[in-house]
Amino acid sequence: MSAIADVARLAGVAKATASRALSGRGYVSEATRLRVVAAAREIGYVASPNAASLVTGRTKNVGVIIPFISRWFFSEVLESLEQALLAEGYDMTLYNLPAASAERDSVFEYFLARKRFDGVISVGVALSEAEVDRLHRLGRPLIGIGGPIRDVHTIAIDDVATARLATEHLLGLGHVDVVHVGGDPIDEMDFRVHSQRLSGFYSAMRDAGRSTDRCFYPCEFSMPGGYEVGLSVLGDPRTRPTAIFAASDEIAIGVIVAARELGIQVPAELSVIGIDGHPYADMFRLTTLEQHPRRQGRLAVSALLTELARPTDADARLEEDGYLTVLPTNLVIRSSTSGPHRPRS
Amino acid sequence: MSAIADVARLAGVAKATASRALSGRGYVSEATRLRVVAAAREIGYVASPNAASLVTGRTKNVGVIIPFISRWFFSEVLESLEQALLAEGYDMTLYNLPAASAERDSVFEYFLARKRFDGVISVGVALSEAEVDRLHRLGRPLIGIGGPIRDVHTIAIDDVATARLATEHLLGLGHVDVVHVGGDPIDEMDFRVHSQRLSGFYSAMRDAGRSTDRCFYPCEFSMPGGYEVGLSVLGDPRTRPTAIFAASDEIAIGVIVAARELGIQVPAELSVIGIDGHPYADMFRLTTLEQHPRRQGRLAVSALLTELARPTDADARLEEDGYLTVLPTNLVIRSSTSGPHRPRS
DNA sequence: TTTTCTGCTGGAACCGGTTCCAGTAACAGC
DNA sequence: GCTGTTACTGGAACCGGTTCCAGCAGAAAA
Repeated sequence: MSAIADVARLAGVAKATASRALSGRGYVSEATRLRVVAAAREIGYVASPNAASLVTGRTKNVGVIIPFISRWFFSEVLESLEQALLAEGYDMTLYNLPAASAERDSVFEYFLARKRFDGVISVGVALSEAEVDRLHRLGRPLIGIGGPIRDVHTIAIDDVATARLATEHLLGLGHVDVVHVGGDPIDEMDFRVHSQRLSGFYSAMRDAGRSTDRCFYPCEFSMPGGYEVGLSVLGDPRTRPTAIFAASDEIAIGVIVAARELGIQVPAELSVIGIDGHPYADMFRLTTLEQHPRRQGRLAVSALLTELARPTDADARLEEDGYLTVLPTNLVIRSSTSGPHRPRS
Repeated sequence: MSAIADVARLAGVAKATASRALSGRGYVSEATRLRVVAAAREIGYVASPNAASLVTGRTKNVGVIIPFISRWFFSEVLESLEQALLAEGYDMTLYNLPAASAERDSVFEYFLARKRFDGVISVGVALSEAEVDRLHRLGRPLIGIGGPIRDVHTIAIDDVATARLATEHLLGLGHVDVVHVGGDPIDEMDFRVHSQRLSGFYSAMRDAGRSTDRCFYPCEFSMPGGYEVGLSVLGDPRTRPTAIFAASDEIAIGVIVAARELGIQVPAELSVIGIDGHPYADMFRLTTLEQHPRRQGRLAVSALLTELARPTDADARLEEDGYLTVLPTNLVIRSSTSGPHRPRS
């Protein structure tokens, strides 16, 4: 293919001058710049990023590690990351990390270890201490979404506070039998989301003077998961709660579908609230606390760019590293929640 | 960082020997190989893929262009692509291409034009002639999923035949008023999927001697899209069909949700069939034709690797290029379809 | 014994850019 | 007039690998 030497020859200048003309760094007279650009266009020259990054150390490439692609939150984040990075001229290399496995190790030991990235964005991955260390040792900026990760600037919502808000919404409507359906805290894959939302729920209940006995039902973090638990929790009319706080909109929708199948009126007989702001929420008239994954993605990219722009002054970095950007969630009230129509006992 | 020269020095050999020892190409005695490997491990040497690809021309990186990330089919394909590529030691660089736009042009003109990829996989993107040309001019293997793309090996299901199968299933059950709810063929973004499924539906109807008047309702290709159209199509009891073939499982589920809200029994009063094999299908007892996106992804990767392994003999390539791998779909019957319980007229 | 082959190694060129440094010309200030 | 600065350009080194080529043993073939 055509290299910059060909461009230089055609334009009648030295390689160095051609490089300056095309990259825009250093002195080049306007006349020669135009000549070089014309020559480049004429032979269809495209720069080799490999060669450039070999000497500059910059790759214009960002690595993204993410545990799921198909789940709503993650795919939204991913889309926004890709858009934001592309707009800044960065490529995005994607690593879909499942739970601890040989592949996972190979990503950390082999793929991430090579000097291919200017920075890394970690989305909602529960990282082991060793993995965090390894990432830090890369010496490249690292931004987290949904953290926190040790010594890493992380973008996240406050899961505890959000869960508390959701619970308080139900309690404020006058519900007594409030139940939480969410991910199992034992399943560490989902970061601390499960346990944090659970603890937000518990603390809101305790603050309201409610018992926290037998009011948490773990389920798979998906619509079928919510559906299944919904069927069993709502199955017995005598023990049926009047309100359910679901850890995600998908779970909430699964619960609503189960309720409808059982002939339970929502919200007359059962109030349901979720967290997410899922596009299906409107269709199921689901009251929810919206988090905004795309905004989180955009913020992560701009945080990364800020770190990249910062001159590599190791001391300043260590000092300022490890802070947290907490994003607000907002309550969107639809008609899946109301006061308890037929309060029992 | 440590370079291969450091390894060579430590092992007491030349750079060339160290390179051979670590890459496994060319003659190296077992004794020196071990010494080099030990030295590399000692100083934590990791090869720079940039430097290597600069001279070999191989980047061990594959570009993937895809129009959506959050839609089920696409996210499944993406996950399987990532896994398969990773297993083969390839990085995956992701481009999420929306409809025609400036960003889209920049991907083709700037990002893809650089020599960063060994190959490109295009997933369900409707490419313009100019874009196909540009990809071909890269001189790198190109594999499509959900094509066909001109002169490109493509993995796909037969959308026409699959739609025909779905329609025939409903007709075979004795349904007379069969309706198709699917994507608008005018919306070109989704490749030819919309129009192909529609034409498969039409041809099955015609073959069965049915009229094709007013039996297609375009909708957004999503669950809310199906829900909305479902409400309006099913709203009037006098014109209500007894069976609906939805172009995707998400649309089908939207229709089912609408039917349930309207108090219409499925399948007693309404049969619904979809296409996909979506994980929600089971929960809604949806009869569907499963396509297997993960298998499509895996096949695309192995096809790409085959092309990469092939010695670059331009003639042989041109000759063999442009064939199609058609994957079967399989009918999974659940309880959203049955014979018409109360046939009208 | 001489020649050929095989296994192994090192030196050097090379991939395609960027950047440092030296050098020149023009122009300002003294 | 001389010196200092500024704008611009070219030569060469360099990034970190891979690969070609030559050289050199020792073993096998003639």
